[in-house]
Amino acid sequence: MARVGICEDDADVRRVLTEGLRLADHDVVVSRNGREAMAAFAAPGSVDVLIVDIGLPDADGRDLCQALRTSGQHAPVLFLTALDGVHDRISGFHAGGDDYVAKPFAIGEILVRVDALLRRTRPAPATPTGLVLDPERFSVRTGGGEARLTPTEYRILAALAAAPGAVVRRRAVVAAGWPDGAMVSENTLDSYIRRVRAKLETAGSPVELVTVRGVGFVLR
Amino acid sequence: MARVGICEDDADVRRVLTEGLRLADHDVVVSRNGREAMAAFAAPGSVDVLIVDIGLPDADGRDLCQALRTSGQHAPVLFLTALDGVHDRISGFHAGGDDYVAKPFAIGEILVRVDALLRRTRPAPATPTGLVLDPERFSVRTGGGEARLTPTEYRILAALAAAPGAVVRRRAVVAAGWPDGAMVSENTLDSYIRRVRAKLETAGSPVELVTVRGVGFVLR
DNA sequence: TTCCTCCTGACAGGCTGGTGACACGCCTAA
DNA sequence: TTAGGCGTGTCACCAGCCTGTCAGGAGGAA
Repeated sequence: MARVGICEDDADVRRVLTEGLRLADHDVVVSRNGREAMAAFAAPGSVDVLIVDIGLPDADGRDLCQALRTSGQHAPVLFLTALDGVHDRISGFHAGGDDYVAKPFAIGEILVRVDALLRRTRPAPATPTGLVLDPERFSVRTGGGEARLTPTEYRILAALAAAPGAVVRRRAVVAAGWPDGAMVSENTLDSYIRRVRAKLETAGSPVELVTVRGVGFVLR
Repeated sequence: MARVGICEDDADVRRVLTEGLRLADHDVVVSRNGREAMAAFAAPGSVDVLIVDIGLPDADGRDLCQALRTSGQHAPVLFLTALDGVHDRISGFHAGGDDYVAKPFAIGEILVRVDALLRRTRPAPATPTGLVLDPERFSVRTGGGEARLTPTEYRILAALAAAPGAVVRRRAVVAAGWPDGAMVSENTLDSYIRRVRAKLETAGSPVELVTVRGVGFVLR
């Protein structure tokens, strides 16, 4: 679900992190020291979240973080701290939106905090239509309320909301709703459009899902 | 951050402790022997954590601790032991939730252990849900009551409570509940969710453990 | 009018998650 | 040693939801 960059010199810790994060459906990019990390993570957008050991062999994790920030990398950072007295010095980072975990840690704790960082920094995309789609909960919020969608309904609405005011062709909507390339009948799409309309109405949405006959659908 | 009581007869050790703890933003109250300690720390709630030298001139630190406990002082205690064979006799205290450090020590080690004791005994993780998780007793308290959890149940609830209101994916919950990476069947998680729900109800919790179908679970 | 597209209500099948029960291993008390 | 309690993991079964499809009908285009 997200790209996680790791900078950790201890091979065992690296392995635990990598396996745990991959099990949780994340892509993992590993580096073993500050130099490798700068090479791998300096590009803005290259990762969604970083896990950085404070005590690297060639650098202080916090200095590395500073350097990455300077180069335009704004992904949130989860610091790993060894069992010494860095607690107080870390607290400033914590307040800044990043987080830290003391070693030894349970991998579950890491996963929960990574999720929290991703949520914090990946705000719900507010479309120009005023619809707020929440990919966490497969829900749609409007000024009037909220409605829960099924995964397929969500994908369809997301495809339409990605280009509000523009007509999305039926084939494109099908491709969005069934990304695995499943063959569904024409009528199935119509059924789902109807369900999405019902959900939008439930949510008290001012936005209408309008049919453009012979072409596709558009959000207005 | 916390009020730390010190009972130590060696002036150098007292100074190191005091300076280190104050740098780490703790309030420090000092006493030099058992008599002063009883006077200063007997009142319940007067300190958040105690650092007590085992070898005091007028008392054994463990007896002092016992006396303080009797008078209602339940702050956790970090014992300082000289380098002799007290390890085994101390271990009983360790199991009881307290901790010990052998002299000579690094001040960083003291700070970390004080933090650990504070975390352990002052968890009151002010979750916006109103749930209070007690990692010492694997219990959950709510406005309505208290329920004891098994370790696995506790880890699962803690993972959810760490991000109240946010959906925690099934895989993340599994990773939190079984941090050793054990493979458990999908249904096992469902069973544990059911058990946690039952415990929450037992505790009269106003918080609900809600399923987000196809995604995970959320505390509300 | 006729044809075609789309809307609607309904339904069956499959899947996910909830529930109750049980077996196993470990630990403790008798 | 034995019995019982507890924590744990799994199973079978069930209910409800999601999904895909169908038939029938409404309404726009030619």
